[in-house]
Amino acid sequence: MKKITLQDIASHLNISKSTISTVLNGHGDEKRVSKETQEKIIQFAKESNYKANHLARGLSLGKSDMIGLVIPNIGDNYYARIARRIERKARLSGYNVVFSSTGEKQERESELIQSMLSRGVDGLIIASSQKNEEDILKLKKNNFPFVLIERCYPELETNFVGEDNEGGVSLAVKQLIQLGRKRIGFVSLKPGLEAMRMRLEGYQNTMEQSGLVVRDEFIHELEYEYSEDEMYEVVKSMVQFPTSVEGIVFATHFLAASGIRALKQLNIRVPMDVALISFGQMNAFDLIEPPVTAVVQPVDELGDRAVEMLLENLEGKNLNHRKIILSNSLKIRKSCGAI
Amino acid sequence: MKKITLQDIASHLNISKSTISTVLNGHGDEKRVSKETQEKIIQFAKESNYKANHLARGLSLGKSDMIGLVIPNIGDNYYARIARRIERKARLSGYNVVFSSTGEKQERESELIQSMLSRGVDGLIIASSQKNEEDILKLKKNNFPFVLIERCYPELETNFVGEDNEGGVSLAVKQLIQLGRKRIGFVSLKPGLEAMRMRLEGYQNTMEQSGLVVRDEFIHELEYEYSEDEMYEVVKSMVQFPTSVEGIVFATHFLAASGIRALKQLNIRVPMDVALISFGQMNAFDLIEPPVTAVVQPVDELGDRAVEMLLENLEGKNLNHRKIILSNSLKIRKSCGAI
DNA sequence: GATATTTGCCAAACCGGTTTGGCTTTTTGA
DNA sequence: TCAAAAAGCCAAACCGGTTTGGCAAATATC
Repeated sequence: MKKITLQDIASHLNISKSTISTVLNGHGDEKRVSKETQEKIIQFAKESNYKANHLARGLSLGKSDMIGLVIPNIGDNYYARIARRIERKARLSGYNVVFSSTGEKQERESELIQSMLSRGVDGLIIASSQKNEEDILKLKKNNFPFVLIERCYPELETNFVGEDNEGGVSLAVKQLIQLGRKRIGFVSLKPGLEAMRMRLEGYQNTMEQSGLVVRDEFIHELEYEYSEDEMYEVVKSMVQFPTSVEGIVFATHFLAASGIRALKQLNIRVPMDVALISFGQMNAFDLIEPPVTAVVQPVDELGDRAVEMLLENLEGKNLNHRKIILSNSLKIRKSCGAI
Repeated sequence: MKKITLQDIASHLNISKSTISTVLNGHGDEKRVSKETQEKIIQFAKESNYKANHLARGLSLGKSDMIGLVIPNIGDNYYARIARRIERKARLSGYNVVFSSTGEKQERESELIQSMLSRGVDGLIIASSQKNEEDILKLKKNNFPFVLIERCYPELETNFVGEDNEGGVSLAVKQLIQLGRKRIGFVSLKPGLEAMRMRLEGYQNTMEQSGLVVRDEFIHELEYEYSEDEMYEVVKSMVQFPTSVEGIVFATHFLAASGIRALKQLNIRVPMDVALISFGQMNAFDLIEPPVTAVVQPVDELGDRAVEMLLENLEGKNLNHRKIILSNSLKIRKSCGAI
C-alpha cells in the first residue's frame, strides 16, 4: 500500500516539507504562509488523498491517538456493550481503540498493559482482574492516564467509573421482600472481585435492615469457571428443606441463566415456589417463562463516562482522581412474583 | 510515562545504539557481536525493563503489528464472539487488534478503513456493509492484506471466510418439513447483505426441492432498523388466514427474538400452531418456552480462520485469494416441533 | 614481517512526520 | 533614502527505532 508522504507533496509543489506540514496542521496563518501557498497545498493534498502516517506523527508528537481497552472478555455481552460505547465515543474524538481480553488472568492482564504501553497508547481503560495492583500502581505513579471501570482497587486512589453494586442488589432484595418473600438466597461468584463483594454486602445489609435472618445456607459462591452441575447442586440445596428459600438473587446474568436451567430441571415453579431476580441483563430475559426480573446495569453510560474521564485526563484537565458510581435500576418482570 | 530508550541503554553501557538494536533483535551472532557484549546488553535490557517503542519500530520497519477489525457492531453477540477469537489468535502471534463499528453505514466503513490504513495496520479483517465495493477494490488493487468475513462481494476475488448460509437455512427448512410442516414462512432483512440473499435462496430452493409452494406472503423482509411493531404486523399477517403458516424460519437471532415476542402477544402456541427456527444463537434460547431450535453458526472457527488467512498473507504465503465456507449445524430444541 | 581474513563494533542514513530558529525579501515608517 | 519591521518560507534537528556499509584491531596465512 504505497502511500503519499509529505515529502512527495513537497517535491511535487516545490515547497518545503515543513511548510506543508505547517499548513496541513492548520498553522498556516499563524506561521504567515501566504493564502495562495496554503490554497495550493491544501488543494493538492486533497486531490492526492494525502493522509498523514500516524506512526510517524505519533513518534514525533509522543502520542498515538489510540486508547487501550483491557477487559476480561469481549465475547461477554456486558463488556461487548461497554466496548461498543467506548469505541463510538473515542472515535468521535479522533481516537482509535485497541482491545484485549484478559480472561480474568492476572499475568495476561499485566502483559497486555505492558504491550499496550509499548504500543504507545495515550491512555487505558481497564476492567481489572483485581489481582494486579502492582501494574495499576505503577501506572498511577507514572501519572499515566487511565480509568478503571467496573472493578476498582479500594485502597488505590484512581479514576474509576462503576456501578452501585450494593444498591442494585438492594433493589432486588427489597423487591422480593416487598412481595412477601422472607427466605431469600444469594448466588454469587467466589470473591476476588470487588463488585462481587459489594453485591454480597448489598444482600446482607438489606436483609438485616429488613429484619430478616441471613442463614449461611442462603449464600453460595461458585468458582468463576463453575459447571452447570455445580449450579444444579447449589440450587437444589437451596430450594430443598430445610433451607427452603422462597427467592433467589443471582449476582450475574450468566449465573441467573444457569440457575434458571437448574430450577427447570428440578421442576421448581417460578415464581410460585421460588422467585428470582438476576443482577444484569441478558437479551432474551423477557422471553423466558416467566420473564426474568433483572437489575439493569448502566452499560452505555458507563462506557461514555469512562471515555469522557480519560479524555479529560489526556487533555490535562481534571487531573485529580475521581470516582463515579452510576446507579442501577430494576426491570420488573414476572419471575420476581410481581405483576 | 517516561520510557527507557535504546539510546539510554547505549549511553549507559557505552555501546552504540546500533549494536544494542542488533543484539536485542537476536541478530547478535550473525553480526558478530561478542558473547560478553551480548550478555551485557541483554542483561541490562532486562533489568531496566526495556520495551521497544512500537511506533518508532513500526515507522522504521513499515509495519505496526496491528490488525484492524471493521465490523458492523461490536455490541452484537455474534460479532463480539468473533472478535474475541480474532483478538485471541492475533495476540498469540504478536499482533494487537484495533476495532471499529460501522453501524452498517457505508460512509463510516469507508472512513474507518482509511483511518486504519493511515494508522498503519498491517492487515484488515472486515465484515463489510457490502455497499463499499470501492474501498475493497482499492485494497485489492494495492495488494493490501485483508480478509472479508461473513459478507463477501461475489464479483470480487478476495480472501473470504464465511458460513454456508444457504445450507444453514436448508437445514432449518428441512427440519420443519420433516416434521410435517408444509406452509413455511421466512422472515429476513431487506437484501443488501449477501448473507441475507443466500439465506433467502436457501429457503426458496429447499422449499422447491421439497415440492412445496412458496407463496409471496410466506416471505417478509424487514428494514435493518425495524420496530417491534413492524415485526408484530409481519408475524400477524403470516399466522392469520389465509397465509396461515405452520412454521417460520427467522434469518437472524434478533429477528427470531422479536418474532417470538410477537407470537407471544398474538397468543400463538409454539410449536403446536406455528413451529419456529432461528438462524443464529442467542444465549438464553434454551431457556425460552419452548426452547428455540437454532442454526448454530461457526463463530469460533470463523474468527480463527480469518486470522490464519490474514497472517499467511502478511507473511507472504498463500498470496492467491481463497474463500472458505464453514458449515452450520442445527441445534434442535422444542420450538421446531421435535422432541 | 607483510598481507589477508576475521572479529567486533559503530556512524550515519532512513522511516515520515513536527517544530524551532532563522534567513531572505518585501513593505513600512521617518 | 535608509533602517526597521513584517512577510514568507525553509533547513535542520528531533522522535526512537532498524539497517547498511565500513573502519580498526586482532588473528591467521605464507
